[in-house]
Amino acid sequence: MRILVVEDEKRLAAGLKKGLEAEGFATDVALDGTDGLWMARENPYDAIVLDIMLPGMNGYRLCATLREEGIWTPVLMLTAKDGEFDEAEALDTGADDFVTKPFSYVVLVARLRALIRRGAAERPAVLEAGDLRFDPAARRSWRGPTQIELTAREMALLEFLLRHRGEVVSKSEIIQHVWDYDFEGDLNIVEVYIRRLRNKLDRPFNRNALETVRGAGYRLAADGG
Amino acid sequence: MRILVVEDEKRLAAGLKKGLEAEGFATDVALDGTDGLWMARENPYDAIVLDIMLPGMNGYRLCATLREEGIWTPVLMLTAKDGEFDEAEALDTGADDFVTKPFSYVVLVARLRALIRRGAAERPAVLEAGDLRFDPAARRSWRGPTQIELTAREMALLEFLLRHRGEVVSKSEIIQHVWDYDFEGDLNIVEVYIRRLRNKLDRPFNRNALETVRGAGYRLAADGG
DNA sequence: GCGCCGCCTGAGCGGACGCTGAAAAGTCAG
DNA sequence: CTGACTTTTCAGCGTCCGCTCAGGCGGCGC
Repeated sequence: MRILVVEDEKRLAAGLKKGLEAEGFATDVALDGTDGLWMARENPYDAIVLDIMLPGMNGYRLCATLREEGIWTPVLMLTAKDGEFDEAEALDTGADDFVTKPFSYVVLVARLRALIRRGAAERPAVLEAGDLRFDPAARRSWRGPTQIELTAREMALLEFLLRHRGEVVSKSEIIQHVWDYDFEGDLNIVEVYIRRLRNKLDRPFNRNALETVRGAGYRLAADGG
Repeated sequence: MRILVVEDEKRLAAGLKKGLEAEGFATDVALDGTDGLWMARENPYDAIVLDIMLPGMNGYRLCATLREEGIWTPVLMLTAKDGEFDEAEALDTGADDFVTKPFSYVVLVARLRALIRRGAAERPAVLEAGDLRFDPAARRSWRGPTQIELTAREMALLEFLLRHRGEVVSKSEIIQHVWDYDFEGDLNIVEVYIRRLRNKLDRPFNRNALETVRGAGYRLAADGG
C-alpha cells in the first residue's frame, strides 16, 4: 500500500510519514502542490493525503486537475477551517473524504483505511445534456462552445437538473437538494431560478432545455433541448 | 436500496426521509434508539443513518449492540458536537463514517453513496402494455413511436391502469389511488378522465386499450388494445 | 319493445399553478 | 462605510386544468 502525502508544513509531513510507515504504508511526501501533482501523475498510489493550503497549487485545484486527467486515486483532504462549505467544496472537486485539522492519528488512519478499501471513486468529470455542459470541478458551464457565467445557486440548480436529466424533478425535491434541507421559504424561489437559467442557457440560443411539467415539476431535456 | 434513519428530531427525520426517497432510496424512520435497534434487526437495510443523541438508547450503544450481534450494515453517524473525541469514539464502536451537524444535504448524500457499495443506478422501469408506454420518472407517455402529452391527472390514471393492466379496476378503486384518499366528489370524474385518455391514446390511433366493463369498472388491455 | 340505469359527452367555471418584474434583504470586497 | 452582486420575497397576472353539471346514448332486464 503506497500513500502520497502532500503537505507543506515540514514537521507535520514528517510526522505523517513516520506514523503511516509504522502502520505499514509505503509513504512519499511532496512539499508543494506542483510536486504533488507531478508525483501523483507518475506513480500509482493507493491513496493521497492532501492539504488544502499549499504553496504552488492549492489542494482543490490539484484534486480537480487529477480528476480531469482521469486519475481517480482516492483523495483524503486535510482542511484547516471547518464548516460545511469547505466540505462540500472538497467533495465537489473530487475528494473522496476529508479530515478537519487538528485531527487525531487514529481518525486519520481509520479514514484512510476505509478509503483504500473502497477503492478509486468513479465520478464523471463533466455533466452533459446535448451541447449543454457543466464541469463540477471547475465550476464552469457551456452551451456549445460559449461559456456561461452562473452564480453559485444557479450552478447548484443546473448540476442537480443535469444529474437527473430526462427525469421530472419536483420543486420540493429541488429545494431539498439545492437549498438546505431545512429551507423555510417559498417554493417560488425555484421558479425564479429556473427563469434565470432559462434566460442564460436557453433564451440567447433559442433553445428549450428546461421544460415545465405542470403539476409535477421541471425536466431538463436529455438532449439539451 | 433501503435506508434506516434513526433520528428523534421529527422535522429533520421527515426531511431526510423525503430527500432520500427522492434519491431513490426506500427510507424507514425510527424516532428513538429502541425502535431503531428493533428495526435494524428485523430488516436487511443497505445503510443506517444514526444520530448519536437519542432517547431510549444512544447511537453509540445502538451501533455497538448491532455489531455484537453480528449485524454489519454500514452505519453513518450524525454527531452534534464536533471534535475528534466523538469521531474516534464513533469509529471505535463500529460506525463506518460520520457527519457533523449541521450538515448540508449534498454532503450527507455523497457520504451515504460512498458508504453503500455502488450498485447500478436503476431508474424505475418503464411501464408497458403492447405499444403503449409510460415512463414514470420522465413523466412521458407514448403510443408506439409518437409521444402523447398528458396532464398530471391523466398520467396518474394511466400509470394506475398500467400497473393493473389486464385487470378490471372499479371506479372507487381508481378514486382511492389516483385521487386523494378522502376525495368527496362524484365518481363521474373517473368517466370523464377515462374519456380523455381514450381521446388521446386510443381514438387517434383507432385502437381500443381502455375497455369498459359495465357494472364493474375499466380494464386496460394487457396488449395495449 | 320499453324503460331504467349506467356510462358517455361537451361545455363552462373557478381556482391552482407557474411566470414575471421589481424591490428588499443579505453578502462580500475594497 | 460603500457599492456591486447575489439571493430571497412579494404581488399581479394569465393560462391551463381539474371538476361539476346536465343532457344524451345505449345495454340490459322485464
